Amino acid sequence: MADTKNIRVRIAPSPTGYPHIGTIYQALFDYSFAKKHNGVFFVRIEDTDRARLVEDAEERIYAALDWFGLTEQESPRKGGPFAPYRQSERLDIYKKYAEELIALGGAYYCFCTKERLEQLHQEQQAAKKPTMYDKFCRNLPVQEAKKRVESGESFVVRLKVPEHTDIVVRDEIRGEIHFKSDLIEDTVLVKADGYPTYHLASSVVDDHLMQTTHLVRGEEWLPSLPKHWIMYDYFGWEKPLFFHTPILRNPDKSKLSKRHGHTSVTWYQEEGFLPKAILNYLALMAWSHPEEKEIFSLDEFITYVDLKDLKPVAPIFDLEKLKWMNGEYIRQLSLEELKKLLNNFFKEDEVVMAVLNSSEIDLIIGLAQTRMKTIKDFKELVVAEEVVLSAEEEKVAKTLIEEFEKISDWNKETILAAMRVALKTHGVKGSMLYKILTGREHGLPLPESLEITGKEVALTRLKK
RNA sequence: GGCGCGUUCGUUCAGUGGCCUAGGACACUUGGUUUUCAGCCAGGAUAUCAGGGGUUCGAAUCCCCUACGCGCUACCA
Repeated sequence: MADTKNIRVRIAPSPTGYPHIGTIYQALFDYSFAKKHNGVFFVRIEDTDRARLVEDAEERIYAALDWFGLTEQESPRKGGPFAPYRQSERLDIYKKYAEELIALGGAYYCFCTKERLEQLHQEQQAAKKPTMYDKFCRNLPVQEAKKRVESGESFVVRLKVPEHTDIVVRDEIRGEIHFKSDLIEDTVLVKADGYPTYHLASSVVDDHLMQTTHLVRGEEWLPSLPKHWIMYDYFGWEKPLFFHTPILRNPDKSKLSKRHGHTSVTWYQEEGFLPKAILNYLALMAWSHPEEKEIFSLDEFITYVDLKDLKPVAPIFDLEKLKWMNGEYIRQLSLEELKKLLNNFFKEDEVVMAVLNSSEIDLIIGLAQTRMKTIKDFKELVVAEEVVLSAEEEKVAKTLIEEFEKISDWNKETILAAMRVALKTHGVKGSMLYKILTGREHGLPLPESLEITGKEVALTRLKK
């Protein structure tokens, strides 16, 4: 590359809950883009919201990244040249830059109480005006403000948004976007508890200090881009390139959320999805393969990906298609790989483990492989369910017992022959035999699986 | 309410002024293989490219308006 500047991208998750599939979606593009250009993908933990902090959330984020194979190069757990990577450990840095920004005339101390702000918002709402801070403290003389700060008065620091002007920002996916500065609030940069907000800490100070070159984040940040833009200009810093990825949506078109969709990485793990399949599907949410291919590996994605090609259209996260894709990936697995996944997935499940430990497991897996969309599906394929048979089904079962008992050489051909007799004498469909023997109307091919299970097991099952 | 972004089959994506009487995938569906269900193979249906105005010899592709959807509008990220 002609550009000698090293590419650096990051995800900046908040440890406020379980890892979100949206974080992985961001990480996928970051990781792949960094990998492609021999750059660095790093993780910064955004734990400035002390109220919503969740104890083991950070660990879970790392575990999720590892599970997907999107392991970072720099982070709190790995260290790196720009440590610390945890925002709660960088408070003095933000304080310093907040003061610098005030000195630069880009921010100011504000002493307005929450009560006053609340009342202000109510009044604005009643008057059907935008609910924005009224800049009450904006023109307080700096010396006076400093005195009040030193005397211990509670304060926040606010951004001084230029007045009566157009702020033109650039998103690399959408192009130039214009905002009227008077409609942009003097947002809080430093909270009363001394912690910075996202706008100061992440988007500007840390991304500058950590030399982020390409900033990939969700579209929900687009409305605050002008605030970040202004700060870069106040500081005189070079801006990263901004890419706002389309937001993932629920089938009802709303933003993918816990309420309506499956947002937790844990859920996908518990349902038996393959990380590679999820990644492949996620890539398709904002990007398309030059040859319109839908199934491709992460390596292939890396060779083709370019952040510039990301699309601005918010897609609906279609679980059905993900399941189909997951099935495709399961079919691509070697026997050994699938076996390993099954053993790991069902290690707590004694019933399934008994099957997995049987001597004929390879054959069973072979039969099951094309019938699984998720690893979890294996269980209902191999574990029979209890059923109450109807009168007709009882009769068919009886014939089946008789025919099975006649068999001396128990193999799939003789079993099939016996099944055919039962089918023919009662004029019923094959699915009934599946119901009688497995409790479900369909499943693994009966002759093959019964051969594996053995005559005794088949008969005990029938006689119950 | 204000601001911003978006709008091609049910869903997703291709398409960047003529190759589009709009193509692929999921889902749906017909047939074949067959002991069920899958899988696999071969077919099928579904889009006046949100609507309306322009620009142009020519527009899904460029411009404007409207409608609709979503996002943001916190001392959360």
